[in-house]
Amino acid sequence: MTVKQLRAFLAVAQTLSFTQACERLHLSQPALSLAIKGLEESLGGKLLIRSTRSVRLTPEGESLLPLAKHLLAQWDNTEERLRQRFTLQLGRLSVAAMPAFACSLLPAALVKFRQQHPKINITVHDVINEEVTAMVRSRQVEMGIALSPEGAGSLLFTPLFEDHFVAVVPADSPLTQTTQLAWSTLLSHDFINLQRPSMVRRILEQELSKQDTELTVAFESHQLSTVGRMVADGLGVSAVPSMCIRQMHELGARCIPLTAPAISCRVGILTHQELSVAAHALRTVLLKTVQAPSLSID
Amino acid sequence: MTVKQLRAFLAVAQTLSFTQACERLHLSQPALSLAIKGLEESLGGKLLIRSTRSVRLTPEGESLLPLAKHLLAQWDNTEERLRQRFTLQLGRLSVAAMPAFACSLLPAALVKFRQQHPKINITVHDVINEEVTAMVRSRQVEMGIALSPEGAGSLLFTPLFEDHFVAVVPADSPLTQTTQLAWSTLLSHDFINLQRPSMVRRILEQELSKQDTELTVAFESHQLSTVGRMVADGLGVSAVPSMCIRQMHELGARCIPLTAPAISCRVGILTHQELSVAAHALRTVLLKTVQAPSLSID
DNA sequence: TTAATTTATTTTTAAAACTTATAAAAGGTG
DNA sequence: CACCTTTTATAAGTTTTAAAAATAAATTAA
Repeated sequence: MTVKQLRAFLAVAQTLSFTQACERLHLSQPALSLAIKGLEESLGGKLLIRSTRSVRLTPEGESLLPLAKHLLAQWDNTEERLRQRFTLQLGRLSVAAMPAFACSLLPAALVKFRQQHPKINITVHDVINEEVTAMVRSRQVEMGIALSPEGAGSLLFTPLFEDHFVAVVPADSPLTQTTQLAWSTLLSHDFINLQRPSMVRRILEQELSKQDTELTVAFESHQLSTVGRMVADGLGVSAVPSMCIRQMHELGARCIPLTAPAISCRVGILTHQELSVAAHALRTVLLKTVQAPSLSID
Repeated sequence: MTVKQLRAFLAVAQTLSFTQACERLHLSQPALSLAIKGLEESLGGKLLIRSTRSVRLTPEGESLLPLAKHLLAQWDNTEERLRQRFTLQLGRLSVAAMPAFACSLLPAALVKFRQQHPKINITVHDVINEEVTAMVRSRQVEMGIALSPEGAGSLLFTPLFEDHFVAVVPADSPLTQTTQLAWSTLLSHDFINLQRPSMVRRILEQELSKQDTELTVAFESHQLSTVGRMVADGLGVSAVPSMCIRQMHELGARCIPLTAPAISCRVGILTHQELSVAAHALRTVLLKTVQAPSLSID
């Protein structure tokens, strides 16, 4: 039994005429006759009683009719959905992103992606860096945006940009007068930091310990926005990845490039090797929208 | 998208190897490669990532896998069920029969049919003659056993046998001494008859009125078995179609051929023109098992 | 009985699917 | 690092299948 044969049967069963069915199938009459004959032979019995003047269904044909309808509908539906998936007219995409990225550069990229592919449903998981890697690895999400992992394993890391830490100081601080700031100067003020599990914090501590500089923390928070607000309100100073500069400004704080040492880390896209068409499209958008502005921030 | 292509995809997706899939599909490796290629082209994107050393699914392929499984399972199931129907390994058959037949000759025929085709599920509707015709016409049942209808319309009537009325008398009646009986003699006794809607009764009355013989009824019942028992217990006499002779004997009554006039009617199979394989088989069994013994009753 | 309509059959042609043979690529091995 | 093995891709030729055109056969209506 082939799809063509079943379609031929359905057309004849519904029109009760070979001639009409031919038109519907864009097929010559002899070809249709052979298709029906072939189907009947493959199933082992007559489905249609046909004379030169009338066509009607046998009881077996009658019982096949609803089954054929259902089967072909499902067939067409499956085919169509796959096609839509490939043409990005349908699809679901899950992405995980480290908070610093999720609340800074990601939204703009998503806006652009959605303009191009409005039918793709996107879920964003705003989780800490380690969790991003884990979610990609366990295929909970198809794509992650995170810091370059040491042992990527089978995962693929596509660098987006090199980020570095900037100081966050109150708008009315005298520090805003300088064009760049040494870590030692910054740390002479009360320091507000992200709480423990943050990768950003760990990198900070690691790099500073190499320089024998110690980090004394006055306040802590999970949320970057809270840190920014705390600084803006004069509780202390902080240091964040440069991609958060805009957010910090909006919260009322000011950012100043940090040197001695200039701590940097690579932010990029983390995926498995095989990518869905939708994920590939988002990857392209990210590379375009993120790499350009990230350079201008320097 | 064709069935072959989808089967090819399923085999490769499940074995993750073209070579293994080839064996499963009884297909050469190039043919399989082309099948997959054709499927991918028809759907508009890659389903499998294949190198000379490994085969794995793309996200789209991953999403097709369960759909393909389901679709092919349903396809095979539909195909198999139709085949079983044609080979009488599966099926349902509804039959309506007039009571006189249903409780006399039908059971033996059904036994024989079931021996030949134990997988066919049969439903018997034991209804009055008019109802049999109506049920066949409305396709509630595929086959009916009834008296020859006047206007058969599009229905097909296949005669089974010519039936005639026999007298039913108590076992201890002096009438049992005669080899045949005139209606006039029978009607001189109390008469027990079937109630109004019965076709058997109507034929009886019609035929007798032609002969200016009047039927005076002493007792009435819906059930032939009740009539038989009433006669056996000495409440009166009756007349029934000859096919009921055995039942009457078992109830303790005796039957005697009736003459002057010999009333007869044709019992046969009522169907539409198109018959399922199962109905055709039952028809064959009925013609064999019923026509032979019905002749011996005469 | 004839004409018209509809399905079946036959013949021819084209396409497609399959197989064999060969190539190319990617791991593993000496 | 070259070589061998394994596995998929490609090419060429053959067979099979499918479609269309032409024709036949059958049935109904006039």
